[in-house]
Amino acid sequence: MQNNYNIRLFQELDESFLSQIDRHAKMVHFKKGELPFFHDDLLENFYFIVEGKLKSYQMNLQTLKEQTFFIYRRGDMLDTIILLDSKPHEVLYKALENTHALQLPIEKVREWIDTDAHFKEKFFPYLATQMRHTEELAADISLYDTATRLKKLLLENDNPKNRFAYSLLQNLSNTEIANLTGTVRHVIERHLKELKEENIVSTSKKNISITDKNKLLD
Amino acid sequence: MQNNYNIRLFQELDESFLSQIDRHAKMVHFKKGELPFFHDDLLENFYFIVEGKLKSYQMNLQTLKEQTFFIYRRGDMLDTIILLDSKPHEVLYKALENTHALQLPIEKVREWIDTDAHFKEKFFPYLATQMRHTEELAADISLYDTATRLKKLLLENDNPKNRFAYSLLQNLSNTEIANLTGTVRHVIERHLKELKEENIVSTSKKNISITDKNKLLD
DNA sequence: TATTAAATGCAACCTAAGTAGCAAAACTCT
DNA sequence: AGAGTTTTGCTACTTAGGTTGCATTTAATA
Repeated sequence: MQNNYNIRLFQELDESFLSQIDRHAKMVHFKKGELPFFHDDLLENFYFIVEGKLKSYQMNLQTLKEQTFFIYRRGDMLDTIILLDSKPHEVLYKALENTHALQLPIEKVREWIDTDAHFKEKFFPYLATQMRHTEELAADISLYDTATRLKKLLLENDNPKNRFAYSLLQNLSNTEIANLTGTVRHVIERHLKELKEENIVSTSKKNISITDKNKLLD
Repeated sequence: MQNNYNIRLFQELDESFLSQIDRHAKMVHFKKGELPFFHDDLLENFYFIVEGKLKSYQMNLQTLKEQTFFIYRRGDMLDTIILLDSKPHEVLYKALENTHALQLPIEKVREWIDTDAHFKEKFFPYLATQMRHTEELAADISLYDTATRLKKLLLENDNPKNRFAYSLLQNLSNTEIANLTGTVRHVIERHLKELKEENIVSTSKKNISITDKNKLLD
């Protein structure tokens, strides 16, 4: 009986697939704060996150402002863009917590997409999820103010149907919330302060809980 | 001899594929300003743009501000997200010029991805291009000011290697340039005025030409 | 538990970039 | 050619949100 690593995608795949994983995958560990991928590693290897948090982001070198694109958790995979076109991807990765991941030769994964109908069936919608998320990120930053974006994030953090955002904020600093939201720490704190004063949310050690969901929905 | 519609993707595919297109595709036309897709059309049909310009965008209903995601031109395809996960895509489309497109049953295209290695070989990198573009859009809006974003766009508009942006601005109004850039018309005009005063660009009837590329590169 | 590092909180300031309104110019369509 | 629409241009005003700086609290690590 193979280990399916508690990843939903793997649970739905058959035994022969899981034995392939066991044969080709290698479990790797990243410490909190680490930049996990060096050189052209991502051109060669593909990763399934098993535990922990990893973010992809970009930085403005003048202002040092960061924008987080994704926070990868159990079941997430990267780098899907490189998987599709084999070209370098100008993005930075950092471990937000101690993280375990399955490392696989990216060519093997490309093979699976070609040959394994079950894997393909799971992989394509996952790709679409990533595309939808990035598009929504761009739209949110462009069209809504920081207060609205924060409120949306808080609501989605409470929404079990949102694969990406659900339960995401636990253990994130205000700085990381700002990076996710497309703003800076001070602005997030300003808004959180207001929300607390209106008794809409309450915070305790890197955790925000909604106390009045109706008010938050405006 | 089948018609390959002058689309590079099609030119590289073989005869039997082109005859499939002829069998299943229908040429459709959209007038400038038209909202081309009704109801759940995009859940059923997939489109290859043959001529003209079509944009996908989202709108803030309070402020009426728009954010353009893509401007689709010859060779572009949509809706790739729906193609992958068959779910509705909350995005608006509008024809920026009179546009011709090949309409195909989306299931046929899904079939091709499964069965036609040549098509797949072209389609995956194209998907990656879209993902890279959206990611860059989000990063740009978040990390750079409007002047920088406009300058970047002007430079890429002159860069033949940039599939998406090359020669994109010809015949676009300042309003559309603003929608692309993630800002509003007035701001674009303010910056264009400055660039003209510094003799970096010159404009004439919906066309911007760079007169001093070095200055534009900062 | 002592020392350092990370995260939070608060006050004051400043500027980029939105908003509003109007008039001239250019293009579109009959 | 003329009416109407779209696009461009300019001035003035307002504010969200980014910047700086420091002090306090909390967490991490030896």
